[in-house]
Amino acid sequence: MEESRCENCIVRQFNSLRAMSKEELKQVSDSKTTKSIKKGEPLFQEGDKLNGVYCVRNGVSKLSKLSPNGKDQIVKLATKGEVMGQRSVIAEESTNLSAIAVSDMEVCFIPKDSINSTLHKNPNFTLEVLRHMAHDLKEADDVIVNMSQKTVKQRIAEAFLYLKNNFGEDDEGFLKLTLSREDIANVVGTATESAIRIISEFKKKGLIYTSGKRIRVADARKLQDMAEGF
Amino acid sequence: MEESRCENCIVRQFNSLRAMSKEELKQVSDSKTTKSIKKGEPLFQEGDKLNGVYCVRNGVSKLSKLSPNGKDQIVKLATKGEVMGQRSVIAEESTNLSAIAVSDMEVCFIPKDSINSTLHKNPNFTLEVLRHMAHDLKEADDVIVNMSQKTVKQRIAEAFLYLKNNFGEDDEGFLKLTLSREDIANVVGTATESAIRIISEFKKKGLIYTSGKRIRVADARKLQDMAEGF
DNA sequence: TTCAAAACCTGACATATGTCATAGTATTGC
DNA sequence: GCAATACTATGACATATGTCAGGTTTTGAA
Repeated sequence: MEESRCENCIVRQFNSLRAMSKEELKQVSDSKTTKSIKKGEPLFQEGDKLNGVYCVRNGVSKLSKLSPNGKDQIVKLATKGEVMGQRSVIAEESTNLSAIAVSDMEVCFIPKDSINSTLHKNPNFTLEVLRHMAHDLKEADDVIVNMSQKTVKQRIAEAFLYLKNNFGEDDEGFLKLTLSREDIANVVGTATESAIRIISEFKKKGLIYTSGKRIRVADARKLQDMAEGF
Repeated sequence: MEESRCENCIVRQFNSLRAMSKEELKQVSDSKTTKSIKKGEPLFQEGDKLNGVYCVRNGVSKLSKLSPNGKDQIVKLATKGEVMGQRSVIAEESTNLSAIAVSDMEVCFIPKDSINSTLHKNPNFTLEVLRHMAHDLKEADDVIVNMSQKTVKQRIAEAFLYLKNNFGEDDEGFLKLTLSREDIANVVGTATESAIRIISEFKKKGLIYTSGKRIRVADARKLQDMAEGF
């Protein structure tokens, strides 16, 4: 593990922890524990009471919710620098989402007491967390609109652009984050078969190119048009 | 207007303002203005920069977002005690939602400076706002799952139960909040015709009873079953 | 009260999407 | 290296939902 003190952790630059004072960070660092999670393993499950938050150092986790009909809806993909479980800790409720690693991960677990005491004492930190949450809520509203107003085809096109823009591409241009067809279906909220069919169609049309599980966005412009309904 | 000082306003009990100190409230009360909004009139429009937040004293407003295909998706119904526009003010961005009155309203407009200065000084207030937003975010996640996994029929059944539980019924058992079929369609994210068809079906099955525009939930149990997919 | 506009309703039809069945293909563990 | 397992793919079909077109009823303003 390269750097195990929060004070020096680069990841912190990207999240609310940057608004903490030196002393607060020290305290957090002393109380945190680091965990390695293998792809496919859960960090926590829907309904769990969380005793702290998880700060992602490396890898990606899906945050999903099981619907009554047995399907999993992926609500968010959390990556380096993001904090998971804050909502549950802040509202003091059990969590409404499950977190499962979609790639090997390294996360820091920060006990809720460290968070809560800072929330009560440091308005800047609280405000920073609030700003983050305001942003998440806005994104959630956008997702609601997309879900109800766009076709599956449009949502899948959007999903590929999202993966490209947020997780990047490797040297060969393939998406760094590889999701199974089932996960893609669960992100856009459709049946796995429907997702597969549409992905095949995109291949035929030259919008994407695949090699095994890996996917490359071949024509971002056309994908964008597709996402907008042309 | 019955009571025009925030310090004495009952509405405040239901929202984050209750965490303000006496002096802070006084300052808010001095800077606020009260407005009457007629049914159908907008409070603000998607894209507007908000110079403050709106605290609902009376009536109901729909918060909606226009989708690229021209349809309006209603994301939330705000009623007495709720504060609108906080997200935009907190994140210092223009708002992503439009607010339009669905019944005659009375609202207080609170300039953002009053809010912002308290956010920086009073951690309890900030934390209270944060808790509210955490709650909203959780609800938004639930809506996402419902949108993608439930049928229109299930969502409409849910919507009636929601209206009953959150806005109540009058002496005759009719829903206090009367929405047009179009608004109902926009809440559940479907075409107006589809909503009308399903409402007619519910009538025939005796799940609801209508008289003019007014709707009464006739069999809450069966509606609940319907919402859960039976 | 009257009339025009808005809201509601229904049918016919096209289309998007889900479901089930089946088979090929990659991965993994032993 | 092989079997078991998961993942990907495709066809056939059922169903849910959207769209268009035409009515009827309700509402609100002159």
